Amino acid sequence: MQRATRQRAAILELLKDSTQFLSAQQVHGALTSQDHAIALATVYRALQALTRAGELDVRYSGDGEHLYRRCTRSDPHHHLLCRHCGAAVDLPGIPLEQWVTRHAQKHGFTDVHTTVELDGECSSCAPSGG
Amino acid sequence: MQRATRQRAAILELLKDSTQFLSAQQVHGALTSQDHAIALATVYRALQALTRAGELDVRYSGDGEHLYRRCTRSDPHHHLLCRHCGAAVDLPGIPLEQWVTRHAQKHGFTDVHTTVELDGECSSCAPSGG
DNA sequence: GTCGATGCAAACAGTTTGCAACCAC
DNA sequence: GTGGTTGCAAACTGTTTGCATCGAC
Repeated sequence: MQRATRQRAAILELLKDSTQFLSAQQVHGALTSQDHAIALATVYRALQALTRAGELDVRYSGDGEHLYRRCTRSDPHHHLLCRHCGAAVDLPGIPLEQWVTRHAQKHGFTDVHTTVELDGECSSCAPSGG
Repeated sequence: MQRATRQRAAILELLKDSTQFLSAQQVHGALTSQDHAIALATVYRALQALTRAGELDVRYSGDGEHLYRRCTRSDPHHHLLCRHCGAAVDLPGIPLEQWVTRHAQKHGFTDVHTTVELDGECSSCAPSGG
């Protein structure tokens, strides 16, 4: 079972206040600069544990790192992520089940899992007309 | 411009014959065991160049590596990938544009790019009833 | 007191890069 | 001959792991 240590509390606190997806290194950097001494390995281990426990959503950044975000929604949904600042908004789940099932059957695939990733430029990062 | 070297020809040949997504290391391993001497770095560089040239599709494996597949289709489409053997089939593009645009606008996002990844068990890998 | 969590540093895996030799054009 | 390509090995980045210590329950 998971223990409520100072380090994990700090990580959850940080993620609770963030709408962004953050990398393990970003989490570590943020905590360190907030005077929360924590080892990078601890961040990785905690992030893994929390992900396994369903507390966090993970995404692949596209350049080699994983991004984490607190997300307690249990219903299917997607994240629209700003590729500049990492800001994310929740979007309702796309009703793809029928479409996926139909095509999966056609090709003999079973137990199909669908991942939808959306990324764009948020209003703060978009060039405002120039 | 790209030069038609022996190494790139071998890589393209290998990928042409494969319906699977392969990692750089798998490509290297396959070529090496086929008596095609080639350096791992060359595989990485060629794979990058070919991807940039639009000759290959890339996918993230979920455990730290990128997977490549030859794919000359230019129309939007998706890949349904077997998580055991890596076999992949092309699926037509899901008409998400309107849905995405509508939600993106609502949240002030522009230039939104959609990635749909499907993975399941192909008929060869699925437990056939036991 | 027990056993999971932490910190440190070394180990790892995948990938990239510097540089000289090489070869397609 | 020129300039992109290759091979090698070393460097890098993100991540994991071994082990002794620490601390939550």
